[in-house]
Amino acid sequence: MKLVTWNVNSLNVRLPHVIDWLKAHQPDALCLQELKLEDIKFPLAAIEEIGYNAVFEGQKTYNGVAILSRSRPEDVSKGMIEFADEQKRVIAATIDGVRVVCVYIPNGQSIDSDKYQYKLKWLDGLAQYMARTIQEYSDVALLGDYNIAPDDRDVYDPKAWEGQVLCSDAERAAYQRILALGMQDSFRLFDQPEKSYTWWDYRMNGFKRNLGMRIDHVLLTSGLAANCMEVSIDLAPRKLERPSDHAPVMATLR
DNA sequence: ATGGCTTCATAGTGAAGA
Repeated sequence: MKLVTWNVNSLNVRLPHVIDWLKAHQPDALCLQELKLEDIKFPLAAIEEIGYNAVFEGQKTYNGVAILSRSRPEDVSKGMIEFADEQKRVIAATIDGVRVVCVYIPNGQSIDSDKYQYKLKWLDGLAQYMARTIQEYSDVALLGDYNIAPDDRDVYDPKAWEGQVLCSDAERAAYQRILALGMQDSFRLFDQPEKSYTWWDYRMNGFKRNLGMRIDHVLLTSGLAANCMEVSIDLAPRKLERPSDHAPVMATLR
């Protein structure tokens, strides 16, 4: 089973990349973030045409999440009852017996901003939501753009980013609280190349110079983690014309 | 150098992303 997360930074712009990628890799579930379109504009026909189902929770201009899957998604839920939010950042569905949760965690902008406080409260809500979800479902995968670099090795310049948004102690502690519910960072189950990142700034030739951050993650409950064979970041889409600034992260399970 | 790019909403610039 292949589970993937990819922040596409506008599904409207990135649809050709997404379709090509689905055809090439045939994942069982692809979690998308930053659709930046309303549900009425969701490109359902193009996705169904290549044999995929889709459930989605979009909004105009910002945010928006979706799960694309080969199997029919069951028991779909949108948002979190633990955190009332106008912003569309959470969707979940059961796919082939796995509870797949797709999240677009707030960016936080800077640690002295209101958006940072919103991010921390949002993460409190997510911890409660995940505690309930893990109780309700045995096998849970939490995929998405976390906007958190868990460790200094996930940052191209840890000194420059020390204490900054994406790297602050409070954000990293919130990330650890999710792990403490019984989840594992699937990427770190395996030896990985040094300087592995999932996002690079569009500016300053960030990708060519590998000035990146690892902020997109696939967390798995223990039973799923035990069956995880491989996790990799696919750099190919980041090299295309008009790429997303994020790369897909793919976990392969037995 | 507090910018740099990209997207969206909008019709010249501004917000937001990370």
